[in-house]
Amino acid sequence: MKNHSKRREVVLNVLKSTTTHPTVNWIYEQARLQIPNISLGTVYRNLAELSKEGIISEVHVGDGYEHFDGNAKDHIHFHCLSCGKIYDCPVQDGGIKEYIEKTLDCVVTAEKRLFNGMCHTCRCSNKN
Amino acid sequence: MKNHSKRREVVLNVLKSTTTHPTVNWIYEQARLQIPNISLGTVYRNLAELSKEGIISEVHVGDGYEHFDGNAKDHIHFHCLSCGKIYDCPVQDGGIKEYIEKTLDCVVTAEKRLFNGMCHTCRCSNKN
DNA sequence: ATAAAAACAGTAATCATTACTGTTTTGAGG
DNA sequence: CCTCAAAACAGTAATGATTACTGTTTTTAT
Repeated sequence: MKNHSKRREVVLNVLKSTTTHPTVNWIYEQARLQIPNISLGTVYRNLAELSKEGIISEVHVGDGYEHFDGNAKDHIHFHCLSCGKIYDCPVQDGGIKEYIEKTLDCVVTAEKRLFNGMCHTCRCSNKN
Repeated sequence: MKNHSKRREVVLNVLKSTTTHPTVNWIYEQARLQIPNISLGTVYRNLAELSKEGIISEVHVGDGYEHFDGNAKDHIHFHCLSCGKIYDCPVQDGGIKEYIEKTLDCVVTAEKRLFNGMCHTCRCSNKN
């Protein structure tokens, strides 16, 4: 594990301290409680680096903000279209929708499922 | 089905004519081939309305652009992190990752799965 | 101790998206 | 075919999340 600067540790700890999948701005405000003059750019940069290192992950729900998750392991999210909150979902293999509705006591109206990786064309033309 | 204006039909047809999950700007450029003075705001507005009506859907992959899909039915996408292309995935119930890798001849490195709906709190406090 | 590299604060710039304004089109009811 | 209100529109301005830049401070390796 790479060395982390003081600020990077604070950013990471702020993110790990919550399960709310916060925005950059929320993380910035929380970090300022510990380092009052930390700059927004520093928060952006460290979040990008932590994400690139695979220590944290990004969550995109289409509300115009990037959200972050201290848990980098692939897992399932539920996004409330009314209040905007993002919840972690319990793991379950079959009948996931019904299980989420029962466990979170919510109503599921749609599902977005996205796989990331490298496509055929890029595999053949790149060395990446 | 609601009446659609001329411009809304063009926007919808442009989107339906491709499987590339285009951005607003791409749709705008294509629409201009048919209606040279169509304005970008009109494209935005009509895409938003078509989406609200459930005729098209939005795809969020976290590349800084909103992407659109002429197919509003929930289905699975593959996003190449190298070239940015978005592919539709074949439907398969078990071993989806392996099936996508075989069918698209790609490498899958992560999965984002997101359920939308209304959470417990909002169900209890809203009439929506 | 020292020099090169990395991280940083503070600020300016970018640019996808949204909002606004005045005009044109549409459509229901005479 | 008129009339008038509502909807859609073109063109432009504003917004705001994110990124880039600049000069300074901190870290790290030697």
